[in-house]
Amino acid sequence: MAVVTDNTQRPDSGPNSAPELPTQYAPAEVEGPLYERWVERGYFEADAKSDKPPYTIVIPPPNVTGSLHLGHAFEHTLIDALVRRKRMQGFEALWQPGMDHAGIATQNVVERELAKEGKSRHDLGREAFVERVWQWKAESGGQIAGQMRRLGNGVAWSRDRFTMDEGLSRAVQTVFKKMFDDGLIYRAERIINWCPRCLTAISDIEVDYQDDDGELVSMTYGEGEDTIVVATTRAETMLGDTAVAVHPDDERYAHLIGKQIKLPLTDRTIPVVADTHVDPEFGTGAVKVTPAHDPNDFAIGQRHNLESIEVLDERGIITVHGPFLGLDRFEARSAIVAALRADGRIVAEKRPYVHSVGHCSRCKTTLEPRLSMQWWVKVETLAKAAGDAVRDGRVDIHPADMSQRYFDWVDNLNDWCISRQLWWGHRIPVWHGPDGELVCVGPDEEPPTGEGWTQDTDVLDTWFSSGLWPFSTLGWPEQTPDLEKFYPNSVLVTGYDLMFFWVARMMMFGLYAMDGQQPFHTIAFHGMVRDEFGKKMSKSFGNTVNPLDWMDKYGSDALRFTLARGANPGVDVPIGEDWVQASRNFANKIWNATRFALMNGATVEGDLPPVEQLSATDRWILSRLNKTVAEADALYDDYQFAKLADALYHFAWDEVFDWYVELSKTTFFEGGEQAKVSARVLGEVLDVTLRLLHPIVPFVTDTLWTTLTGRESVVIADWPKDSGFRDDVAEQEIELVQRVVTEVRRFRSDQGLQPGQKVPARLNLDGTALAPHEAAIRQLLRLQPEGEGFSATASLPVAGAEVALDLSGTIDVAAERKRLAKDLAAAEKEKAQAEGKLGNEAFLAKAPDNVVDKIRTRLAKAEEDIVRLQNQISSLPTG
RNA sequence: GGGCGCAUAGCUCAGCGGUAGAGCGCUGCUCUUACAAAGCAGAUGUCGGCGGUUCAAAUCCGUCUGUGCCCACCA
Repeated sequence: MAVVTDNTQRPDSGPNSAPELPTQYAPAEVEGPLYERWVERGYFEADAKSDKPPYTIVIPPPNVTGSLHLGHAFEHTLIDALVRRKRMQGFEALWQPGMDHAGIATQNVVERELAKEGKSRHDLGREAFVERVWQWKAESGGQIAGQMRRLGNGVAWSRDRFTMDEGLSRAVQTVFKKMFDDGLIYRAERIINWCPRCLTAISDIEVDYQDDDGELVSMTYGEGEDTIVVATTRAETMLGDTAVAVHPDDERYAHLIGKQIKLPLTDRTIPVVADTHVDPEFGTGAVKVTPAHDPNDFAIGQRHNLESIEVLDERGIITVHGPFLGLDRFEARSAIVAALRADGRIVAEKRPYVHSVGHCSRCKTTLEPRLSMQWWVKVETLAKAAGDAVRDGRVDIHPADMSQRYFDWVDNLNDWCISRQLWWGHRIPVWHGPDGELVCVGPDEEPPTGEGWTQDTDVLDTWFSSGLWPFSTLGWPEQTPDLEKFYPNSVLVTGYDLMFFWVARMMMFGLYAMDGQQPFHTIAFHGMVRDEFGKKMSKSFGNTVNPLDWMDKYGSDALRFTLARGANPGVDVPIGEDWVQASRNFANKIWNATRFALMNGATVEGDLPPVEQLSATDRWILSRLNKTVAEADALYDDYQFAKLADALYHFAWDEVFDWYVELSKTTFFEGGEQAKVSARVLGEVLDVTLRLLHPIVPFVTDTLWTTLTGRESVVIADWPKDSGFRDDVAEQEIELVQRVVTEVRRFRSDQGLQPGQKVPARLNLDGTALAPHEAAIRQLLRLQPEGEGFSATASLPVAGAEVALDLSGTIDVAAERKRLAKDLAAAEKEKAQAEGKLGNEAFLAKAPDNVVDKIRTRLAKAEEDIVRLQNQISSLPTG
């Protein structure tokens, strides 16, 4: 298929035509086949037996719940860039791919699919339902893999893993058994966060707290003189109250402590207990206690030996016999308030009350605290180790200020509820005996047989298996060569939103299961992708973007470059379509610059010419090139993708594609030896620039690099090295050229000269470093030889040189006067500022020499400019 | 209630002690033989307010205002 899109605009007919590249880059036709070629050639595979040093990044496994969003594209761009560079640097680089079964999330998605068919998972039964989820996984997984290929991700596909595959399930079982045997996993009945829709327990961090509008109801408990007023937002729980608690020092209620009072709407009486948990300043200072439906109340119940009465079932339906039986919790709430009011128990009308309510992070349903028997991980020692590994520097957190949040978390951790009443996930490998015995079964062990033994029906929290990801993907629990080579992982790249769910768990599991070996050396946190106004992307707000749309429209490179360009460490990255378009323009610019280079014989063959043969322009760009290599290395090593992308963008576009190419055109057009030298230099500069850019924009760079060099692929090329070449003299010289050119261009523009209009000019560059650049300056400024009858209409002294132009007397004096007056004002302001500083004794005494020198230089230049400008103004024709 | 962060050009953001920057957008002129997805030139800011430290503050400190995020067992 031709790469040509529109080649009609400017037909190539001249001697310099380079028919192999069209004038526009068409990513859509290049990227797909190129990616498949990379994969076929095995570039992304990693060999445990290699002598090269390892570099490992495991993919944060995407959930198999659907397709990837921009956040994934962002994360993948960063990881791919890191891995590609390390591969070029000679590391045995492994980007470990895979996906997460995402227990509750995936189960919900498939249940929703079933609901469309009018079925529930219970209609299918556990086995058939799980089979159905596997089907979903196959589809969703394929879609995700397709998107990753589209994005250009250099992952080792042969190693693709899934958290529910056989090997990883084995890892899960092995760790569970070890922890069970070590007493780190136990079973206990506690108040947990229960989702009445998902019908499962969830862990503390799966709770989303939102400020909800509720109503605070105050009601009287007790009879006669023994009454007490309590307040609640969850009136329905009063059916399960087994006490009222007051503060022990609260004199208002001292006479009631120990007494039994009547619980309204029931035939029960409940005690008044004294507990320091109660804040006497809050509300009435008296709290109704419902041990079965509130964690605080449960704790009070434990301290006072209170009964726990469950009043709601797993769906949030009242189970207490009486008028409220069978009501949903919210119906029951109003019904009970109404009944209490009828009974004269409501002392203050209910009032609006905004309070924080827990919601299921998966389905948004209001959670119900519920007393329940669950499996727990005892985190104390694990969390301590996870904190210490960062504290003692074995694991680095980037950016560093993220570590505070990490410590706050691991140092204040409650035990982790790991059991879920779901069907999709790793079944808990514990068998219950007829007399309540518990037997944990390891991977190669036979479960107990005989009458009454059954396996636990719960599955594990999905984060249990993802917590093992850094080593389970490498073959653990087998001591594989892969494990030996690629563990610990080099870097973990992930969003700060996964710090607790995933990162902290990997730290705990890694240190525990791998004998104290941390899972990775460095954690690099990135931010969240936001829309172009910095707003969070959400489906309900309608500002989400399918990365495929933008990739189809502008190319994967454009999307990747845009994402990299916004990636400041740990900071959210906004992205808009305009920005992707701008990146597409950059890719096209690289394309056309390379096209120009090829037309003019740019080559990478042979050694670079010796310095003596190089022009100042060549030496300047090579000096800048090597500085850029050094800068890029430092930025890559520091995960500063935004600055990296920006530095490369400006070096490539401004310095190479604008100035160097333009300054070299006369050389190229004239041909000869110097053209050959510059062609080799341009080849070098492009070669290195393309290699520097490759990790971020892999497709366009590989396409161009192979065309330029004739070599196999930039994917396996060596990473550029700073040769150490620097030439400050040449840099200053070119800076001077740039000043002259810019100044004269400004004059031309102010005078309304059309850019292409040729103007006869006399250049007096004697005594300046500009002399060798006369031809280039003339080319850039469209200046003709002076010819016969030259008559200077305007004379521009700048940087010690003088450019005289013959405008046939048509100079716009007013415009020129305005321009010069403006410059003069600026110079005078500059002079005044500098003089002010230099006249300040304290400044001279305390400021460092280099700063004082700088100011002196500024003053000198300002004074020089003032004289020059005044002369220019006075020499303007009057009238 | 605790903790963290942010307020810089119209928008999104860099800069974090020594002359205010980038991208996009905006204005003007151009198809000047790589590229109009381009080139050239230009305009735009009391760097949130108020104090302080310093020879010097967008940059450090205090404070106020606005705003975002995380954590917490607010009946």
